[in-house]
Amino acid sequence: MDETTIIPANPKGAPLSVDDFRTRLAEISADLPRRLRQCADFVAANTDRIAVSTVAELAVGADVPPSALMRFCQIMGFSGFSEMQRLFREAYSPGWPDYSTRLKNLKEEGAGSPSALLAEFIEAGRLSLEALAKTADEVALGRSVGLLAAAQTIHVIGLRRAFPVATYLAYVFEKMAVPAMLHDGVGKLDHRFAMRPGDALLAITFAPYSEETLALAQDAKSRGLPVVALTDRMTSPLVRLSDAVVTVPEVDFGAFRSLSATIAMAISLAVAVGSARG
Amino acid sequence: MDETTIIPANPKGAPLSVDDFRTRLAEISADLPRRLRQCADFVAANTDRIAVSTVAELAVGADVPPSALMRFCQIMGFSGFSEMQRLFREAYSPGWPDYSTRLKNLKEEGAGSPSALLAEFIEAGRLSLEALAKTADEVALGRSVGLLAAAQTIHVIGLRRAFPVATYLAYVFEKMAVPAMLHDGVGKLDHRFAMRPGDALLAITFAPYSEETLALAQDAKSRGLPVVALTDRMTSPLVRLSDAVVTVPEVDFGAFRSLSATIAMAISLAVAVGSARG
DNA sequence: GCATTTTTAGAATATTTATTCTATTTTTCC
DNA sequence: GGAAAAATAGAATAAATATTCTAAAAATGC
Repeated sequence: MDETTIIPANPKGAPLSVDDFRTRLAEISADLPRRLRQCADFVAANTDRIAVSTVAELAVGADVPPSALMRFCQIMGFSGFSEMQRLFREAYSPGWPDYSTRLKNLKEEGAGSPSALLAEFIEAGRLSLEALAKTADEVALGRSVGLLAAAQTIHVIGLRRAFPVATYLAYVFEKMAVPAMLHDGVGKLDHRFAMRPGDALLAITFAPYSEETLALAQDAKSRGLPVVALTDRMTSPLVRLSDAVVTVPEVDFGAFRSLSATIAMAISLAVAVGSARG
Repeated sequence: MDETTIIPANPKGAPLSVDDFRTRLAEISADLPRRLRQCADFVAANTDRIAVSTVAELAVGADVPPSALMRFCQIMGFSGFSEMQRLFREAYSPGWPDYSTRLKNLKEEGAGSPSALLAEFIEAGRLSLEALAKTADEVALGRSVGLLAAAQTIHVIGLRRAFPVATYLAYVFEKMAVPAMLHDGVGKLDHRFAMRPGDALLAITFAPYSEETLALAQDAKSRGLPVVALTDRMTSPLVRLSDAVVTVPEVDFGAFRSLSATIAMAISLAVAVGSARG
């Protein structure tokens, strides 16, 4: 290498800044044996704790013996933990800007900038979650869980903007070994006849309500299957087709839902159903 | 003194919070002998350094011998320096709740009522959003938007737990008339050849990272297409395949992500790209 | 399936760091 | 100004903490 290189590529030297540290971490963590990988992952997720923790504490957090953490420090290029910690102690500036200050900073990037948008969506999500906490109807939620837990197969439908929620539910059900079927409309195939007596339908739709979802709910109802609705308000056309209705208040920003509250509700429903089933 | 006083009524007990600490400091520092006053002054002006400094370092800063600082700690009501430091270390790292054990407890106690679960998921979502606000990397976000806005077609991939995010992105891109293609793996069809020069890939994956997503990213990279990563940490294997990386801190509750922060980030990215395009 | 190399755990050790103690100095108050 | 009390410095010690080392376990290559 050309020795006139002013800033040394620092191939094996210790990282000199937190940024440097992150880069190095990303570089090496591609192929790492098990314990060292645990260290890397934990450190990546808890970088801020390094400055105020001992080797032993971090080791417990990463679920490795202290000596593994020492080896990790060394392959990161430090002589040991103390040297690594010094980097973070010097860079330590406590009290990240608190949540609201930070949001203001993000917004000040200028209207329409990615950061400003992010701030808006974060705020929308948080408002939605707070509203949900205040308005959640425990009785309706309990009844919904009961209906779904008693079903043989749970059919899930949610299209367009509700589709992400439906796919997440399908994922969670699968992880919990709950028999569930996602009606996704692929190939315009209509799997309504997959719904058998003893099954239940979980239908998700928000204004403007999706025709296909309403149609499937109608079908389930007319065949006497229990229908659980996850929708935006009690005036939703889904309500009169359903045996239990869970509503979720969601703050829209522009044309788009934050989905935070909806997903929190969906996941609670799914996990509750999963544990009710054993 | 009455020898029956077992616990000294704690009228001068240790401060229990940083606020408490400041109050106590203000109270006592009125009349203090010279060295202790130096300690008080220095500590008042450098409260934030307590968490990451040793007695010796602070003593040098306050220009007193270490033993003076020890006396100061005791005057403040602590048993010693370590106890005082603990207050500041704990106050700094608020420590995310350990949701996986909490969920296990909920299940084991059978007390996993749906509304209790909902409360937990709402909390997890809120924490995630706040963490996102605090840690969001505006530069990386800006770069990602730039890359995607310059692309002809945007290819989106995200499977399993990331699939809801991918589908939501596809929805938003469609609404904004941005040419985008969702690689959903339906029918095990691999649409890698749909990626043409001038296109870009937006890849989403969280631990445990999805093989297919990494493979597609690798493919895009080797063909020289820009890759934007939306992932959980800088140690993700996606990082070394990508030209821009956006990380999202998400509180996991048991095996499940709240997704609030991830979706907020995704939607911001999509809307920013949409408006950058016109 | 065996030999070689890498990785690991945990005990042993070295180092740093906190804390206490005592002789000395400074302050207080009569 | 001198006796009593309080405060101080610095050395001595105790405790916590980091670091190294070795035998054992995995992983790798042939």
